[in-house]
Amino acid sequence: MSRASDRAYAGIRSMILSGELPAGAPLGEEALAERCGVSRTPVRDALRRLEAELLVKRNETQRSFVADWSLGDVADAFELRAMLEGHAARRAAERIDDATLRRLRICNQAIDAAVRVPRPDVMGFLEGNREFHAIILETSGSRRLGALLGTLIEQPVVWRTAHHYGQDALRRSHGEHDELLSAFARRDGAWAEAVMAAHIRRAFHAYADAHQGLSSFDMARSA
Amino acid sequence: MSRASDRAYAGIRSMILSGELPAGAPLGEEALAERCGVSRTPVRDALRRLEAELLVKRNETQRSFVADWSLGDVADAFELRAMLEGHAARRAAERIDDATLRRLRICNQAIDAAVRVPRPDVMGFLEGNREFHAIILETSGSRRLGALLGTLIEQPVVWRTAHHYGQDALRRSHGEHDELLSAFARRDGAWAEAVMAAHIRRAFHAYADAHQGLSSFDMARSA
DNA sequence: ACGCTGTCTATTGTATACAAATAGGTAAGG
DNA sequence: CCTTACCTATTTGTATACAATAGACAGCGT
Repeated sequence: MSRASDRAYAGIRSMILSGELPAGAPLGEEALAERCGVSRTPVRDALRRLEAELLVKRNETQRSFVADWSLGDVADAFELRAMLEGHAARRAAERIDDATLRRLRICNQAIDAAVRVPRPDVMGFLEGNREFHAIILETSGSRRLGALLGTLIEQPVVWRTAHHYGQDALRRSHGEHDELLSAFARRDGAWAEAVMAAHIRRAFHAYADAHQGLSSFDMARSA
Repeated sequence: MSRASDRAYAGIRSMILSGELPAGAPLGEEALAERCGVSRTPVRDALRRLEAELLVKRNETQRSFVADWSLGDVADAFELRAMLEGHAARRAAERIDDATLRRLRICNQAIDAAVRVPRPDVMGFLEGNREFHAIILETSGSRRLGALLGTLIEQPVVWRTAHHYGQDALRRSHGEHDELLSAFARRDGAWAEAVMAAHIRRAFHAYADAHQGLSSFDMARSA
């Protein structure tokens, strides 16, 4: 997309992710256009994209609002992500070549470096983590899987709260990536799928603990 | 969406599904606007929606074309659909109430009526089939799952060729629905998931047979 | 003859004006 | 006092005009 449309998309998206626009807030096209410094046309475009990502919902009369993500919605998204990304890991393990395996190792070393220091570099961790999962998704070789997961990875709440993770949680994440690498090295698809599913599901419970203080929250039932 | 936007969407979509616009054909906004009798604005809207459904692809310079679906792409979509819709069936089996079970039974009776006659009513079968799967999806209680599957169910090629199914294939489909109903009645999620996955995967092979004459096509490898 | 560059055309992006539809409030009637 | 109907103000949908950009072709220079 070109400049104005991108500005509108990025602007609205960051307003939602930062919490500047709280859940349920009305999203009038005119107002957003003014705030982003563009006209309504690119704003409408951006709202459609954000609606597809479920960051924005529209009521029956076509008015837009910031979507509210209940804990059940988050659990729902995580469960689907565990299934789909597990599937991606299986396929990746069955197709991966040595060069890609090396790329993943290097990527996970960068993550290690970011979390091993006394004050973990959370942004570095997030970026490394994103790249790690992106490589796996690419290696899985399913364009459609990529499209589906695209709507699940960018979760408003997760972003806002990654900084609350303790160093132990970040290092555990790194360790799980290591086990995934072992599964890839053996080309064991079932192993890779299981590790990835566990990785995602653990991430959900870390999120649930940090946010709602529900240590024994039932992921499946809540969705 | 309102009238003009819907007309553009429905118009372009049917031109693609019917084959009037073949794979790879360029989709100029101006030309489509004229053919649909609306202005470019709703056409742009419709193209965005169709792009999200992967019926339309855009090149790096933002020009739109009819997406081409190789057999591998179709296999890819079916595999994901088998996984996601299997998941939906499992959840539905664990949550279904007696009233919904009755609705599904009635729906499948309608399908039976459509395919039991000498000259099967294919449109009636498709409509009943669509409703049957929609009820299960709704019963699964995951809005996100619905959103993800939405982009997978409307496959251009499948639509064009449902009429080639023989009566035996249609009746087998009805029989699989019956087995699904048994699993639902027992609230056996694992059974429901397995039956649904088999149902979808068989449908893919029926498609592959009818279209490419590949009776032993490898669904997993081709994607 | 080949390649480069500039211009010209076709197509998409953006802005704005106007039409249609909806929500919210107010006033009238029960 | 509550309900309902209507009116107005706000919001979204559509059309059109204009700007920016990419692609093609031709002319020029080497």
